[in-house]
Amino acid sequence: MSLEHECISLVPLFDQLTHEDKKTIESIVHQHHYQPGETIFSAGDSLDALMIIASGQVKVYQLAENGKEQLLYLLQTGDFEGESALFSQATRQSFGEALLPTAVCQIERSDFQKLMMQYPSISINLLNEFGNRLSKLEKRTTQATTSSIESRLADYLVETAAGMQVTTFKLPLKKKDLATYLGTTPETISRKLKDFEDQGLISQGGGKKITIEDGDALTLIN
Amino acid sequence: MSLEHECISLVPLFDQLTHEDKKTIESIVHQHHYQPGETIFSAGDSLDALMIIASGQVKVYQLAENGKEQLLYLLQTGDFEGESALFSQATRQSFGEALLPTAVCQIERSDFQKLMMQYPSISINLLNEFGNRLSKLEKRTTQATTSSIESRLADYLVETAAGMQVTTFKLPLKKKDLATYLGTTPETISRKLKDFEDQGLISQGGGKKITIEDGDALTLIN
DNA sequence: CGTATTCTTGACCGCTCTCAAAACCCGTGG
DNA sequence: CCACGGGTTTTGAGAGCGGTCAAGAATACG
Repeated sequence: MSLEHECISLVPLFDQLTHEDKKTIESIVHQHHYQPGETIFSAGDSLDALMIIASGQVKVYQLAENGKEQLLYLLQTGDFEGESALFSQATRQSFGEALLPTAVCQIERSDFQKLMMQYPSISINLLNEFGNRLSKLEKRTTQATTSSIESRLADYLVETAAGMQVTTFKLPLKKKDLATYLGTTPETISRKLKDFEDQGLISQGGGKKITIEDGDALTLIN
Repeated sequence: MSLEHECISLVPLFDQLTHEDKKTIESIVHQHHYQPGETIFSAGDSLDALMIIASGQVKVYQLAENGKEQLLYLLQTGDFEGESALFSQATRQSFGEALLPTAVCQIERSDFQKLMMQYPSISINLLNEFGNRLSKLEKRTTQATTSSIESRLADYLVETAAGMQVTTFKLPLKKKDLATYLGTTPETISRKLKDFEDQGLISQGGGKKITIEDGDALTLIN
């Protein structure tokens, strides 16, 4: 099974299509590979392709005027990125950087637009995905402006654990990156994690390992 | 010309359709009217219709666990709202409240989905709109977590003025609502506006009137 | 013109950032 | 297997931004 094929079956975007149709799409996919630390795209780049992560991990971030970094998304295998839209702004607002060895499948803008006109189900799947992202981002914005760092961190820990369906896990990010994700600094994260540990809400093992000891209490933190 | 007709021509969503098609759509639109202060929808409501603002003004906000309000969007005539998606979450996360006498056109979920399957251009227009919202929200989140209140307020003033293409304007929101939009408090807004005035960047007239005196300097505030 | 809401101003306090230095982790090569 | 070195994380001390609470001023509106 080719990796191009992988891409198409990885994302739910093309779920409704027949095997036949998927094969057609596979033929218009291009692949690229990136090393950790490598930049995949930058703000100002023209936006001319939909990108699907076939394997690896990509951090998507923006830079504020003051140079501060804001981590927007952490893309995993099967996630895709076409900036906010393949349609509106022709130029990117964000940066993408590989955190692991990463393979990316691309579909050209014009090819993808043709696909959408031909298979309305793709648009609807895409709308679904955008809707979800919008909801999540709305929640994040609300949290960022109304809750304390403590509360945001607690929420992140609980959600991350829940997403992996475990209570012990390794933070998928460096503290620096996690800090920009939550809108704080590595120092504050260290301190808050220690607080949580002192209160018996979590325990920390060496090397970014964290065990949730009392998820309910974490959720209640304000 | 009926108000139902107004709705359809108000939004760019249906631009590509023929006059014939638009008339068909008009027949499936329902209208509702709301008074200032009236709640149009609440978190927890099931999401079963696309809403188009025919006239008036609606504030869309979320409540954080600690009860704090976060203003997400201010919908004007021609804007629409179907939560983040008419597809994914079946239940609303946010509240909508009329700020002025407001008329709203609604299209039922199932009707709208049929329309989308029939006219792919609608989906594409919708994707465009979602993409724009996503971009704006990403920028807001970045600003919320990386910039000072001062900088966010300055940015808001400049953008609001630019949007109206004037240098003198009336704030479209109460300070309390503007505060929740920017993630701060009315007191802080008062103080910062006074600072700006002392520095000669703006001047304030009675009753929420503001004149931008030095937009460039405002933009440079960090 | 009176009342209710909104806005302003002041004093105070706490959270989180900054800067700096020490401790730790981990891959590398001796 | 252990010592080294770079990056990352932790810890500490200090400062400032912005929040809270409370009272007074201004505005809106019937």
